[in-house]
Amino acid sequence: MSLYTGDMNEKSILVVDDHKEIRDLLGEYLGRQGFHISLADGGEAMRKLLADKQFDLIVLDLMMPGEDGLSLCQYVREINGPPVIMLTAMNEDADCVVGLELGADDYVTKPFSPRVLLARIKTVLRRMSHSNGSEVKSYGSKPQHLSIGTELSQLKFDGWCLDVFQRQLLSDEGVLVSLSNAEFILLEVFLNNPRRVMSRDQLLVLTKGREAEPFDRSIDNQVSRVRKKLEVDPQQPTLIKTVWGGGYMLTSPVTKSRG
Amino acid sequence: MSLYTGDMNEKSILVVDDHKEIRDLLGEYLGRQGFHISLADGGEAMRKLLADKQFDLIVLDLMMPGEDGLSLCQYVREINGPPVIMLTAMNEDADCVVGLELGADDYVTKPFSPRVLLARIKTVLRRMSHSNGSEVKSYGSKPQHLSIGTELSQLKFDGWCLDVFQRQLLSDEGVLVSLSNAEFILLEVFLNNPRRVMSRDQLLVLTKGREAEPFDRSIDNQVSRVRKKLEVDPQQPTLIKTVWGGGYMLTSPVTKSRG
DNA sequence: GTGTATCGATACACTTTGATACAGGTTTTC
DNA sequence: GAAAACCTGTATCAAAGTGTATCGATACAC
Repeated sequence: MSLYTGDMNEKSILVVDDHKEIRDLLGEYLGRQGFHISLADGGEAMRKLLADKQFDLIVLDLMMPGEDGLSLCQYVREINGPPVIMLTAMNEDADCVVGLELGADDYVTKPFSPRVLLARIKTVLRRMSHSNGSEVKSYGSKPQHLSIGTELSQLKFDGWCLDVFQRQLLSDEGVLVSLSNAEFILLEVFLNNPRRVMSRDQLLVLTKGREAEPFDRSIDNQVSRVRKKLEVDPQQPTLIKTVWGGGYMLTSPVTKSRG
Repeated sequence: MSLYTGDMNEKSILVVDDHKEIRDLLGEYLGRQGFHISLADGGEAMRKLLADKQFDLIVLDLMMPGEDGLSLCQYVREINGPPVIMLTAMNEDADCVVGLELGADDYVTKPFSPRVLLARIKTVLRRMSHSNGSEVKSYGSKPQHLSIGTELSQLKFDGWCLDVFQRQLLSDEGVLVSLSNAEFILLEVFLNNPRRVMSRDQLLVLTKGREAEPFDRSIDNQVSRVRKKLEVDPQQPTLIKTVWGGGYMLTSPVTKSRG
Protein backbone atom coordinates (compact mmCIF):
# COMPACT_ATOMS: atom_id res chain seq x y z
CA MET A 1 0.00 0.00 0.00
CA SER A 2 3.07 2.19 0.06
CA LEU A 3 2.90 4.52 -2.86
CA TYR A 4 6.01 5.79 -4.51
CA THR A 5 8.25 7.19 -1.87
CA GLY A 6 11.15 8.90 -3.52
CA ASP A 7 9.55 12.10 -4.65
CA MET A 8 9.97 14.20 -1.56
CA ASN A 9 13.73 13.97 -1.51
CA GLU A 10 12.96 12.32 1.78
CA LYS A 11 12.21 15.45 3.71
CA SER A 12 12.25 14.70 7.40
CA ILE A 13 9.47 15.73 9.72
CA LEU A 14 9.25 15.68 13.48
CA VAL A 15 5.80 15.14 14.98
CA VAL A 16 5.36 16.30 18.58
CA ASP A 17 2.11 15.29 20.27
CA ASP A 18 1.31 13.80 23.62
CA HIS A 19 -1.47 11.61 22.24
CA LYS A 20 0.06 8.34 21.15
CA GLU A 21 -2.81 7.63 18.80
CA ILE A 22 -2.51 10.86 16.90
CA ARG A 23 1.26 10.58 16.83
CA ASP A 24 1.20 7.10 15.39
CA LEU A 25 -1.51 7.85 12.88
CA LEU A 26 0.29 10.93 11.63
CA GLY A 27 3.58 9.11 11.54
CA GLU A 28 2.15 6.29 9.53
CA TYR A 29 0.26 8.54 7.14
CA LEU A 30 3.10 10.96 6.51
CA GLY A 31 5.54 8.07 6.25
CA ARG A 32 3.43 6.62 3.49
CA GLN A 33 3.60 9.98 1.74
CA GLY A 34 7.36 9.66 1.48
CA PHE A 35 8.57 11.63 4.45
CA HIS A 36 11.11 10.56 7.02
CA ILE A 37 9.21 10.71 10.28
CA SER A 38 10.34 11.02 13.87
CA LEU A 39 7.97 11.12 16.81
CA ALA A 40 8.21 12.88 20.15
CA ASP A 41 5.72 12.77 23.02
CA GLY A 42 6.69 16.11 24.50
CA GLY A 43 9.21 18.88 24.88
CA GLU A 44 12.00 16.81 26.32
CA ALA A 45 11.92 14.21 23.58
CA MET A 46 11.68 16.98 21.01
CA ARG A 47 14.78 18.73 22.29
CA LYS A 48 16.77 15.51 22.30
CA LEU A 49 15.80 14.73 18.74
CA LEU A 50 16.52 18.27 17.60
CA ALA A 51 19.98 18.04 19.11
CA ASP A 52 20.62 14.77 17.30
CA LYS A 53 19.25 15.39 13.88
CA GLN A 54 18.29 17.96 11.27
CA PHE A 55 14.61 18.23 10.46
CA ASP A 56 12.93 20.03 7.62
CA LEU A 57 9.72 20.71 9.52
CA ILE A 58 8.08 20.22 12.89
CA VAL A 59 4.43 19.44 13.49
CA LEU A 60 3.67 20.58 17.00
CA ASP A 61 0.60 20.13 19.16
CA LEU A 62 -0.40 23.32 20.93
CA MET A 63 -2.11 21.76 23.92
CA MET A 64 0.18 19.44 25.79
CA PRO A 65 0.58 18.66 29.46
CA GLY A 66 3.70 20.13 30.97
CA GLU A 67 5.54 22.29 28.50
CA ASP A 68 3.00 23.42 25.97
CA GLY A 69 3.31 24.03 22.29
CA LEU A 70 3.71 27.77 22.53
CA SER A 71 6.90 27.68 24.53
CA LEU A 72 8.24 24.83 22.46
CA CYS A 73 7.55 26.80 19.31
CA GLN A 74 9.33 29.74 20.80
CA TYR A 75 12.24 27.47 21.64
CA VAL A 76 12.45 26.23 18.07
CA ARG A 77 12.53 29.82 16.88
CA GLU A 78 15.25 30.71 19.33
CA ILE A 79 17.54 27.96 18.15
CA ASN A 80 16.73 29.01 14.60
CA GLY A 81 15.16 25.64 13.98
CA PRO A 82 13.01 24.36 11.14
CA PRO A 83 9.56 25.74 10.30
CA VAL A 84 6.74 24.77 12.63
CA ILE A 85 3.15 23.84 11.91
CA MET A 86 0.91 24.06 14.95
CA LEU A 87 -1.98 21.78 15.73
CA THR A 88 -4.55 23.80 17.62
CA ALA A 89 -7.98 23.03 18.98
CA MET A 90 -10.88 24.79 17.40
CA ASN A 91 -12.01 26.82 20.36
CA GLU A 92 -8.66 28.36 21.21
CA ASP A 93 -8.98 31.04 18.60
CA ALA A 94 -6.91 33.52 20.45
CA ASP A 95 -4.19 30.95 20.81
CA CYS A 96 -4.12 30.38 17.07
CA VAL A 97 -3.26 33.95 16.56
CA VAL A 98 -0.76 33.98 19.36
CA GLY A 99 0.85 30.85 17.98
CA LEU A 100 1.37 32.45 14.64
CA GLU A 101 2.74 35.60 16.17
CA LEU A 102 5.20 33.53 18.15
CA GLY A 103 6.68 32.20 14.98
CA ALA A 104 4.70 29.21 13.84
CA ASP A 105 4.67 29.07 10.06
CA ASP A 106 1.16 27.76 9.82
CA TYR A 107 -1.46 26.05 11.87
CA VAL A 108 -4.14 23.42 11.46
CA THR A 109 -7.16 23.24 13.69
CA LYS A 110 -8.13 19.96 15.34
CA PRO A 111 -9.78 17.81 14.46
CA PHE A 112 -8.18 17.74 11.06
CA SER A 113 -7.77 15.24 8.30
CA PRO A 114 -4.23 14.10 7.54
CA ARG A 115 -4.88 15.30 4.03
CA VAL A 116 -5.26 18.89 5.09
CA LEU A 117 -2.14 18.70 7.19
CA LEU A 118 -0.27 17.23 4.24
CA ALA A 119 -1.33 20.12 2.05
CA ARG A 120 -0.08 22.62 4.62
CA ILE A 121 3.20 20.75 5.04
CA LYS A 122 3.82 20.82 1.32
CA THR A 123 3.02 24.50 1.15
CA VAL A 124 5.40 25.38 3.95
CA LEU A 125 8.17 23.22 2.53
CA ARG A 126 7.70 24.79 -0.86
CA ARG A 127 7.88 28.24 0.66
CA MET A 128 11.03 27.30 2.51
CA SER A 129 12.77 25.89 -0.51
CA HIS A 130 12.05 29.06 -2.43
CA SER A 131 13.35 31.40 0.18
CA ASN A 132 17.03 31.44 0.94
CA GLY A 133 17.54 29.46 4.12
CA SER A 134 19.63 32.13 5.76
CA GLU A 135 17.20 34.89 4.96
CA VAL A 136 15.73 36.68 7.91
CA LYS A 137 12.07 35.92 7.97
CA SER A 138 10.00 39.06 7.87
CA TYR A 139 7.86 39.27 10.92
CA GLY A 140 4.16 39.42 10.60
CA SER A 141 4.14 37.78 7.22
CA LYS A 142 1.12 35.57 7.35
CA PRO A 143 0.94 32.13 5.84
CA GLN A 144 -0.04 32.31 2.23
CA HIS A 145 -2.01 29.46 0.85
CA LEU A 146 -1.93 30.03 -2.80
CA SER A 147 -1.58 26.91 -4.85
CA ILE A 148 -3.34 24.31 -2.81
CA GLY A 149 -5.51 23.67 -5.79
CA THR A 150 -3.40 20.84 -7.07
CA GLU A 151 -3.72 18.52 -4.10
CA LEU A 152 -5.69 15.31 -4.09
CA SER A 153 -9.11 16.14 -2.83
CA GLN A 154 -11.47 13.46 -4.08
CA LEU A 155 -11.98 10.18 -2.29
CA LYS A 156 -13.80 7.59 -4.40
CA PHE A 157 -15.32 4.52 -2.81
CA ASP A 158 -18.13 2.10 -3.53
CA GLY A 159 -20.05 4.27 -5.94
CA TRP A 160 -19.47 7.47 -4.02
CA CYS A 161 -17.11 10.39 -4.21
CA LEU A 162 -16.33 12.60 -1.26
CA ASP A 163 -14.68 15.91 -2.07
CA VAL A 164 -12.87 17.00 1.05
CA PHE A 165 -12.31 20.57 -0.08
CA GLN A 166 -15.77 21.19 -1.40
CA ARG A 167 -17.08 19.26 1.59
CA GLN A 168 -19.68 17.40 -0.36
CA LEU A 169 -20.64 13.84 -1.18
CA LEU A 170 -21.65 12.82 -4.69
CA SER A 171 -22.97 9.47 -5.80
CA ASP A 172 -21.85 8.06 -9.14
CA GLU A 173 -25.23 8.98 -10.54
CA GLY A 174 -24.49 12.58 -9.65
CA VAL A 175 -26.81 12.84 -6.67
CA LEU A 176 -25.54 15.21 -4.06
CA VAL A 177 -26.12 13.95 -0.54
CA SER A 178 -25.90 16.59 2.13
CA LEU A 179 -23.93 15.60 5.17
CA SER A 180 -23.82 17.34 8.48
CA ASN A 181 -20.44 18.39 9.73
CA ALA A 182 -19.95 15.50 12.12
CA GLU A 183 -21.09 13.06 9.47
CA PHE A 184 -18.66 14.51 6.97
CA ILE A 185 -15.72 14.31 9.34
CA LEU A 186 -16.55 10.79 10.44
CA LEU A 187 -16.76 9.63 6.84
CA GLU A 188 -13.51 11.37 6.04
CA VAL A 189 -11.79 9.55 8.89
CA PHE A 190 -13.11 6.21 7.65
CA LEU A 191 -11.95 6.99 4.13
CA ASN A 192 -8.50 7.82 5.39
CA ASN A 193 -8.40 4.49 7.17
CA PRO A 194 -10.15 2.04 4.88
CA ARG A 195 -10.37 -1.65 5.68
CA ARG A 196 -9.07 -1.07 9.14
CA VAL A 197 -10.90 -1.54 12.40
CA MET A 198 -11.29 1.79 14.14
CA SER A 199 -12.12 1.75 17.83
CA ARG A 200 -14.65 4.19 19.18
CA ASP A 201 -11.87 5.88 21.09
CA GLN A 202 -9.83 6.36 17.95
CA LEU A 203 -12.82 7.68 16.09
CA LEU A 204 -13.61 10.09 18.89
CA VAL A 205 -10.09 11.48 18.96
CA LEU A 206 -9.92 11.75 15.20
CA THR A 207 -13.36 13.26 14.68
CA LYS A 208 -13.85 15.45 17.74
CA GLY A 209 -10.39 15.59 19.21
CA ARG A 210 -11.61 14.49 22.59
CA GLU A 211 -11.44 11.49 24.88
CA ALA A 212 -14.39 9.21 25.50
CA GLU A 213 -16.58 9.77 28.51
CA PRO A 214 -18.10 6.82 30.33
CA PHE A 215 -21.07 5.44 28.37
CA ASP A 216 -20.19 7.62 25.40
CA ARG A 217 -22.42 6.60 22.51
CA SER A 218 -21.95 9.58 20.24
CA ILE A 219 -19.88 7.65 17.72
CA ASP A 220 -22.53 4.93 17.55
CA ASN A 221 -25.09 7.62 16.90
CA GLN A 222 -23.11 9.21 14.14
CA VAL A 223 -22.34 5.89 12.51
CA SER A 224 -26.02 5.15 12.56
CA ARG A 225 -26.73 8.47 10.92
CA VAL A 226 -24.10 8.01 8.22
CA ARG A 227 -25.39 4.53 7.49
CA LYS A 228 -28.87 5.86 7.02
CA LYS A 229 -27.56 8.13 4.28
CA LEU A 230 -25.08 5.79 2.57
CA GLU A 231 -26.13 2.18 3.01
CA VAL A 232 -28.53 0.55 0.60
CA ASP A 233 -30.11 -1.21 3.57
CA PRO A 234 -29.10 0.53 6.80
CA GLN A 235 -30.30 -2.46 8.80
CA GLN A 236 -27.85 -4.71 6.96
CA PRO A 237 -24.86 -2.43 6.56
CA THR A 238 -22.17 -3.49 4.11
CA LEU A 239 -20.09 -0.36 3.82
CA ILE A 240 -19.43 0.37 7.47
CA LYS A 241 -19.34 -2.91 9.33
CA THR A 242 -19.55 -3.28 13.08
CA VAL A 243 -16.70 -5.18 14.67
CA TRP A 244 -18.19 -6.56 17.81
CA GLY A 245 -16.26 -5.34 20.82
CA GLY A 246 -13.78 -3.61 18.55
CA GLY A 247 -15.35 -0.71 16.74
CA TYR A 248 -16.23 -0.06 13.12
CA MET A 249 -14.60 -0.71 9.79
CA LEU A 250 -15.02 0.70 6.29
CA THR A 251 -15.06 -2.31 4.02
CA SER A 252 -14.62 -0.61 0.67
CA PRO A 253 -11.30 0.30 -0.88
CA VAL A 254 -10.69 3.99 -1.48
CA THR A 255 -8.94 5.73 -4.34
CA LYS A 256 -7.75 9.29 -4.25
CA SER A 257 -7.73 11.68 -7.13
CA ARG A 258 -7.43 15.31 -7.96
CA GLY A 259 -10.47 17.53 -7.94
CA MET B 1 -5.09 40.23 24.78
CA SER B 2 -2.14 42.26 23.66
CA LEU B 3 -0.13 40.03 21.41
CA TYR B 4 3.58 40.29 20.86
CA THR B 5 4.80 43.81 21.04
CA GLY B 6 8.52 43.82 20.68
CA ASP B 7 9.40 43.01 17.13
CA MET B 8 8.68 46.28 15.43
CA ASN B 9 11.35 48.07 17.37
CA GLU B 10 8.30 49.86 18.68
CA LYS B 11 7.88 52.15 15.74
CA SER B 12 5.51 54.93 16.67
CA ILE B 13 2.59 55.93 14.51
CA LEU B 14 0.28 58.89 14.72
CA VAL B 15 -3.25 58.35 13.52
CA VAL B 16 -5.17 61.49 12.56
CA ASP B 17 -8.86 61.03 11.87
CA ASP B 18 -11.93 62.91 13.01
CA HIS B 19 -14.00 59.71 13.31
CA LYS B 20 -13.56 58.36 16.78
CA GLU B 21 -14.52 54.87 15.70
CA ILE B 22 -11.96 54.60 12.97
CA ARG B 23 -9.33 56.17 15.17
CA ASP B 24 -9.92 53.72 17.97
CA LEU B 25 -10.13 50.72 15.69
CA LEU B 26 -6.90 51.61 13.98
CA GLY B 27 -5.24 52.38 17.25
CA GLU B 28 -6.25 49.08 18.73
CA TYR B 29 -5.36 47.07 15.67
CA LEU B 30 -2.00 48.69 15.05
CA GLY B 31 -1.24 48.61 18.73
CA ARG B 32 -1.73 44.91 18.68
CA GLN B 33 0.69 44.72 15.79
CA GLY B 34 3.40 46.09 17.99
CA PHE B 35 3.35 49.79 17.16
CA HIS B 36 3.29 52.67 19.57
CA ILE B 37 0.13 54.53 18.71
CA SER B 38 -0.95 58.10 19.28
CA LEU B 39 -4.30 59.44 18.21
CA ALA B 40 -5.37 62.90 17.08
CA ASP B 41 -8.83 64.04 16.09
CA GLY B 42 -7.68 66.87 13.89
CA GLY B 43 -5.03 69.33 12.85
CA GLU B 44 -4.63 71.07 16.16
CA ALA B 45 -4.11 67.86 18.12
CA MET B 46 -1.74 66.63 15.47
CA ARG B 47 0.46 69.70 15.64
CA LYS B 48 0.66 69.48 19.40
CA LEU B 49 1.69 65.84 19.30
CA LEU B 50 4.23 66.48 16.57
CA ALA B 51 5.81 69.19 18.67
CA ASP B 52 6.03 66.86 21.64
CA LYS B 53 7.20 63.66 20.14
CA GLN B 54 8.99 61.97 17.27
CA PHE B 55 6.86 59.72 15.07
CA ASP B 56 7.97 57.26 12.47
CA LEU B 57 4.84 57.58 10.39
CA ILE B 58 1.55 59.43 10.20
CA VAL B 59 -1.73 57.96 9.04
CA LEU B 60 -3.83 60.89 7.93
CA ASP B 61 -7.44 61.09 6.91
CA LEU B 62 -7.94 63.19 3.83
CA MET B 63 -11.51 64.28 4.48
CA MET B 64 -11.83 66.11 7.75
CA PRO B 65 -13.93 69.02 8.87
CA GLY B 66 -11.98 72.20 9.37
CA GLU B 67 -8.40 71.81 8.33
CA ASP B 68 -8.38 68.97 5.87
CA GLY B 69 -5.80 66.31 5.24
CA LEU B 70 -4.22 68.03 2.28
CA SER B 71 -3.05 71.08 4.14
CA LEU B 72 -2.01 68.97 7.12
CA CYS B 73 0.06 66.79 4.85
CA GLN B 74 1.66 69.86 3.37
CA TYR B 75 2.43 71.07 6.88
CA VAL B 76 4.12 67.80 7.76
CA ARG B 77 6.25 68.12 4.64
CA GLU B 78 7.21 71.64 5.52
CA ILE B 79 8.47 70.73 8.94
CA ASN B 80 10.29 67.80 7.34
CA GLY B 81 8.16 65.42 9.34
CA PRO B 82 7.74 61.68 9.11
CA PRO B 83 6.23 59.90 6.08
CA VAL B 84 2.50 60.17 5.62
CA ILE B 85 -0.03 57.61 4.51
CA MET B 86 -3.30 59.16 3.40
CA LEU B 87 -6.69 57.66 3.93
CA THR B 88 -8.86 58.68 1.01
CA ALA B 89 -12.39 57.89 0.09
CA MET B 90 -13.06 55.81 -2.96
CA ASN B 91 -14.62 58.43 -5.14
CA GLU B 92 -12.20 61.26 -4.66
CA ASP B 93 -9.80 60.12 -7.33
CA ALA B 94 -8.68 63.60 -8.13
CA ASP B 95 -7.88 64.26 -4.50
CA CYS B 96 -5.74 61.16 -4.29
CA VAL B 97 -3.55 62.50 -6.96
CA VAL B 98 -3.38 65.92 -5.42
CA GLY B 99 -2.59 64.39 -2.06
CA LEU B 100 0.24 62.46 -3.52
CA GLU B 101 1.59 65.50 -5.29
CA LEU B 102 1.59 67.27 -1.99
CA GLY B 103 3.97 64.77 -0.53
CA ALA B 104 2.06 61.83 0.89
CA ASP B 105 4.15 58.70 0.70
CA ASP B 106 1.28 56.42 0.02
CA TYR B 107 -2.44 56.28 0.27
CA VAL B 108 -5.14 53.77 1.12
CA THR B 109 -8.66 54.13 -0.13
CA LYS B 110 -11.49 53.90 2.31
CA PRO B 111 -13.04 51.61 3.20
CA PHE B 112 -9.99 49.50 3.77
CA SER B 113 -9.11 46.44 5.77
CA PRO B 114 -6.65 47.03 8.61
CA ARG B 115 -4.53 44.38 6.97
CA VAL B 116 -4.08 46.41 3.82
CA LEU B 117 -3.15 49.48 5.79
CA LEU B 118 -0.69 47.43 7.80
CA ALA B 119 0.95 46.20 4.61
CA ARG B 120 1.34 49.75 3.35
CA ILE B 121 2.72 50.93 6.67
CA LYS B 122 5.31 48.21 6.66
CA THR B 123 6.25 48.98 3.09
CA VAL B 124 6.71 52.65 3.79
CA LEU B 125 8.68 51.99 6.96
CA ARG B 126 10.89 49.54 5.12
CA ARG B 127 11.53 52.09 2.42
CA MET B 128 12.38 54.66 5.04
CA SER B 129 14.75 52.42 6.94
CA HIS B 130 16.59 51.60 3.74
CA SER B 131 17.15 55.17 2.86
CA ASN B 132 19.63 56.98 5.05
CA GLY B 133 17.70 58.61 7.83
CA SER B 134 19.56 61.89 7.69
CA GLU B 135 19.26 62.12 3.96
CA VAL B 136 17.13 64.97 2.72
CA LYS B 137 14.06 63.34 1.40
CA SER B 138 13.45 64.18 -2.20
CA TYR B 139 10.17 65.95 -2.59
CA GLY B 140 7.71 64.67 -5.03
CA SER B 141 8.99 61.12 -4.77
CA LYS B 142 6.01 59.15 -5.85
CA PRO B 143 4.64 56.24 -3.95
CA GLN B 144 6.21 53.21 -5.46
CA HIS B 145 3.35 50.93 -6.10
CA LEU B 146 5.57 49.26 -8.59
CA SER B 147 7.85 48.07 -5.90
CA ILE B 148 4.73 47.19 -3.98
CA GLY B 149 3.74 45.56 -7.21
CA THR B 150 4.83 42.33 -5.66
CA GLU B 151 1.49 42.69 -3.94
CA LEU B 152 -1.04 40.89 -6.01
CA SER B 153 -4.31 42.70 -6.22
CA GLN B 154 -6.59 40.29 -8.05
CA LEU B 155 -8.02 37.32 -6.29
CA LYS B 156 -9.62 34.78 -8.61
CA PHE B 157 -11.87 32.10 -7.26
CA ASP B 158 -14.74 29.95 -8.47
CA GLY B 159 -15.77 32.07 -11.39
CA TRP B 160 -15.19 35.38 -9.62
CA CYS B 161 -12.47 37.94 -9.45
CA LEU B 162 -12.09 40.33 -6.55
CA ASP B 163 -9.84 43.30 -7.17
CA VAL B 164 -8.51 44.39 -3.81
CA PHE B 165 -7.29 47.77 -4.94
CA GLN B 166 -10.27 48.69 -7.05
CA ARG B 167 -12.47 47.11 -4.43
CA GLN B 168 -14.80 45.49 -6.88
CA LEU B 169 -16.08 42.02 -7.56
CA LEU B 170 -16.45 40.77 -11.12
CA SER B 171 -17.95 37.52 -12.26
CA ASP B 172 -16.38 35.68 -15.17
CA GLU B 173 -19.27 36.82 -17.33
CA GLY B 174 -18.28 40.37 -16.58
CA VAL B 175 -21.08 41.15 -14.17
CA LEU B 176 -20.03 43.61 -11.52
CA VAL B 177 -21.51 42.83 -8.13
CA SER B 178 -21.43 45.66 -5.64
CA LEU B 179 -20.34 44.77 -2.16
CA SER B 180 -20.66 46.80 0.98
CA ASN B 181 -17.60 47.45 3.15
CA ALA B 182 -18.18 44.71 5.57
CA GLU B 183 -18.99 42.29 2.81
CA PHE B 184 -15.88 43.19 0.91
CA ILE B 185 -13.60 42.84 3.89
CA LEU B 186 -15.16 39.57 4.96
CA LEU B 187 -14.72 38.16 1.49
CA GLU B 188 -11.15 39.37 1.40
CA VAL B 189 -10.40 37.59 4.65
CA PHE B 190 -11.90 34.39 3.30
CA LEU B 191 -9.88 34.71 0.13
CA ASN B 192 -6.70 35.14 2.12
CA ASN B 193 -7.51 31.98 4.03
CA PRO B 194 -9.01 29.62 1.50
CA ARG B 195 -9.94 26.09 2.47
CA ARG B 196 -9.37 26.79 6.08
CA VAL B 197 -11.97 26.79 8.80
CA MET B 198 -12.25 30.28 10.20
CA SER B 199 -13.93 30.64 13.57
CA ARG B 200 -16.31 33.51 14.16
CA ASP B 201 -13.84 35.01 16.60
CA GLN B 202 -11.07 34.92 14.07
CA LEU B 203 -13.31 36.46 11.46
CA LEU B 204 -14.36 39.19 13.86
CA VAL B 205 -10.79 40.07 14.71
CA LEU B 206 -9.70 40.00 11.09
CA THR B 207 -12.65 41.95 9.70
CA LYS B 208 -13.49 44.41 12.46
CA GLY B 209 -10.52 44.17 14.75
CA ARG B 210 -12.68 43.53 17.76
CA GLU B 211 -13.49 40.72 20.13
CA ALA B 212 -16.80 38.90 20.15
CA GLU B 213 -19.51 39.98 22.50
CA PRO B 214 -21.79 37.40 24.04
CA PHE B 215 -24.36 36.24 21.49
CA ASP B 216 -22.56 38.11 18.74
CA ARG B 217 -24.15 37.16 15.45
CA SER B 218 -22.76 39.85 13.22
CA ILE B 219 -20.47 37.47 11.37
CA ASP B 220 -23.37 35.12 10.70
CA ASN B 221 -25.30 38.04 9.34
CA GLN B 222 -22.51 39.13 7.03
CA VAL B 223 -21.89 35.61 5.83
CA SER B 224 -25.57 35.34 5.05
CA ARG B 225 -25.40 38.59 3.11
CA VAL B 226 -22.32 37.57 1.15
CA ARG B 227 -23.88 34.22 0.35
CA LYS B 228 -26.96 35.92 -1.01
CA LYS B 229 -24.74 37.74 -3.49
CA LEU B 230 -22.31 34.98 -4.43
CA GLU B 231 -23.94 31.60 -4.06
CA VAL B 232 -25.94 30.06 -6.86
CA ASP B 233 -28.35 28.74 -4.25
CA PRO B 234 -27.88 30.59 -0.97
CA GLN B 235 -29.89 27.92 0.84
CA GLN B 236 -27.41 25.25 -0.25
CA PRO B 237 -24.17 27.15 -0.12
CA THR B 238 -21.17 25.57 -1.83
CA LEU B 239 -18.65 28.40 -1.76
CA ILE B 240 -18.76 29.35 1.91
CA LYS B 241 -19.54 26.26 3.93
CA THR B 242 -20.62 26.21 7.54
CA VAL B 243 -18.56 24.07 9.87
CA TRP B 244 -20.86 23.27 12.71
CA GLY B 245 -19.42 24.45 16.00
CA GLY B 246 -16.34 25.64 14.16
CA GLY B 247 -17.05 28.55 11.89
CA TYR B 248 -17.01 29.00 8.13
CA MET B 249 -14.78 27.87 5.33
CA LEU B 250 -14.20 29.03 1.78
CA THR B 251 -14.15 25.83 -0.25
CA SER B 252 -12.71 27.17 -3.47
CA PRO B 253 -9.03 27.56 -4.23
CA VAL B 254 -7.80 31.09 -4.82
CA THR B 255 -5.18 32.34 -7.22
CA LYS B 256 -3.63 35.74 -6.95
CA SER B 257 -2.47 37.81 -9.84
CA ARG B 258 -1.38 41.30 -10.60
CA GLY B 259 -3.99 43.80 -11.64
C1' DG C 1 -34.09 68.45 6.21
C1' DT C 2 -35.17 63.73 3.24
C1' DG C 3 -33.76 59.45 1.03
C1' DT C 4 -30.73 55.63 1.00
C1' DA C 5 -27.37 52.17 2.31
C1' DT C 6 -25.21 49.78 5.84
C1' DC C 7 -24.81 47.03 9.80
C1' DG C 8 -25.45 45.13 14.34
C1' DA C 9 -29.06 43.44 17.46
C1' DT C 10 -32.90 40.75 17.96
C1' DA C 11 -36.12 37.15 17.30
C1' DC C 12 -37.76 32.92 15.70
C1' DA C 13 -37.62 28.76 13.08
C1' DC C 14 -34.82 25.22 11.95
C1' DT C 15 -30.69 21.96 12.25
C1' DT C 16 -27.23 19.47 14.54
C1' DT C 17 -25.57 16.94 18.21
C1' DG C 18 -24.82 14.16 22.33
C1' DA C 19 -27.33 11.99 26.15
C1' DT C 20 -30.61 8.87 27.39
C1' DA C 21 -33.52 5.00 27.14
C1' DC C 22 -34.92 0.82 25.62
C1' DA C 23 -35.03 -3.13 22.59
C1' DG C 24 -32.70 -6.14 20.78
C1' DG C 25 -28.22 -9.08 20.09
C1' DT C 26 -23.71 -11.55 21.74
C1' DT C 27 -20.65 -13.34 24.97
C1' DT C 28 -19.57 -15.03 29.41
C1' DT C 29 -20.54 -17.49 33.41
C1' DC C 30 -22.51 -20.82 35.80
C1' DG D 1 -28.31 -25.42 28.25
C1' DA D 2 -30.01 -20.65 31.05
C1' DA D 3 -29.03 -16.48 33.19
C1' DA D 4 -26.32 -12.63 33.66
C1' DA D 5 -23.38 -9.30 31.88
C1' DC D 6 -22.21 -6.80 28.24
C1' DC D 7 -22.47 -4.68 23.58
C1' DT D 8 -24.95 -2.43 19.76
C1' DG D 9 -28.84 0.06 16.98
C1' DT D 10 -31.60 3.75 17.02
C1' DA D 11 -35.79 6.59 18.53
C1' DT D 12 -36.41 10.39 21.18
C1' DC D 13 -35.31 14.54 23.52
C1' DA D 14 -33.06 18.76 25.16
C1' DA D 15 -29.41 21.89 24.53
C1' DA D 16 -26.76 24.37 21.61
C1' DG D 17 -25.65 26.15 17.05
C1' DT D 18 -27.18 28.31 12.77
C1' DG D 19 -29.98 30.98 8.86
C1' DT D 20 -32.10 34.95 8.05
C1' DA D 21 -36.09 38.39 8.24
C1' DT D 22 -36.76 42.44 10.39
C1' DC D 23 -35.84 46.68 12.71
C1' DG D 24 -33.58 50.69 14.50
C1' DA D 25 -29.35 53.37 14.76
C1' DT D 26 -26.05 55.50 12.11
C1' DA D 27 -23.79 57.64 8.39
C1' DC D 28 -23.69 59.93 4.32
C1' DA D 29 -25.24 62.03 -0.07
C1' DC D 30 -28.34 65.19 -1.87
